[in-house]
Amino acid sequence: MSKALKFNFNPFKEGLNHVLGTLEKDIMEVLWKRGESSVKDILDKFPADRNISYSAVITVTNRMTKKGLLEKRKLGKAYFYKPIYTREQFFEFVSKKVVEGVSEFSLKSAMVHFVDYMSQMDPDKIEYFSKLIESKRQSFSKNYVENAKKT
Amino acid sequence: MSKALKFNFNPFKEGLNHVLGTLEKDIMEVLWKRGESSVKDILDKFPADRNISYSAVITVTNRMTKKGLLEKRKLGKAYFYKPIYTREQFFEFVSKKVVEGVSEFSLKSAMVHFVDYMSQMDPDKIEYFSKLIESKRQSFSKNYVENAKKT
DNA sequence: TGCATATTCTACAATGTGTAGAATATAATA
DNA sequence: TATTATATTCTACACATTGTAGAATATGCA
Repeated sequence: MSKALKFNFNPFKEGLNHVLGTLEKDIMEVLWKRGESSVKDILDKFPADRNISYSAVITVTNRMTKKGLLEKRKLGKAYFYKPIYTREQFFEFVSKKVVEGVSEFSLKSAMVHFVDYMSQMDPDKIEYFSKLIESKRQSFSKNYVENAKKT
Repeated sequence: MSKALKFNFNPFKEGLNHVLGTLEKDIMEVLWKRGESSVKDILDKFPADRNISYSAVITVTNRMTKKGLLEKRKLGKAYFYKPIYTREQFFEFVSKKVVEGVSEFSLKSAMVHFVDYMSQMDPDKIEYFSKLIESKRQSFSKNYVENAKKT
């Protein structure tokens, strides 16, 4: 059994390190690449200069299992771990929670800074984004009309 | 001197507790309401059933000063603390960093969930948001034309 | 049965937050 | 100036998270 995944988001780091510690991240990366793996498998995939003990990895994979990031099962002699979320699902899940959180925190600021970010970093995306919004607006109008009929 | 403010964002809490601990939050609320205050002032504003020691509050205000949340200065006998950011500035700052962070983390997911959130929680805001985007788009086209002229 | 390998237990470090007692400093006043 | 009331600093403990690993124990296969 594992609890629902909880996490903190650190705005001042990058990529997966927004959410995961360094070792946690390295482990997830291996598991997403290789699929279900034993601790030995994981260690083998670490770069040679990454001096980390077997038991350090076990401790962390077990913590991650408790946290709801991994599942483990015994296969032959050793335990094998695999991610509960695919890489894509994980990014989705984290993004969703953070976006919901920051929207609850301050929707207006979030909107403004979101648009700002896009316009500075990725202007092309604004097109995609307006379309996304346009389609939402239309589905609202539709619902609005339908609800009006029911009344 | 204080370092630039760093923080973690906890998506699973609410309001200021996304970013601040319980005592930290209570202290900020008092300071934003009363303005520059001594530890005694702060304690006086806590509800009677909030049993917290003088030194607990001092410790935390000093940590917050070190973190870049407060400024302190001696006025007469005691130190007085005041927020470096107004309440509005603080919400702005946090939202900006979190939005930038989650956009860097996964722009596409962020976009989708952002629009989803708005449509479910605050459909009216979509209008405001489209306008925000529309104005950004126009300033781009404008820049685009102007840059084209220069070339 | 014994060896190689894996797991568990325990523990320490660092960071962040809540908490507070004891010792010390300081200002105001008698 | 000496005393007193008040404020600060120092230190320390608790809990949570993450990185880290040694020692003891369990397990499966030859």
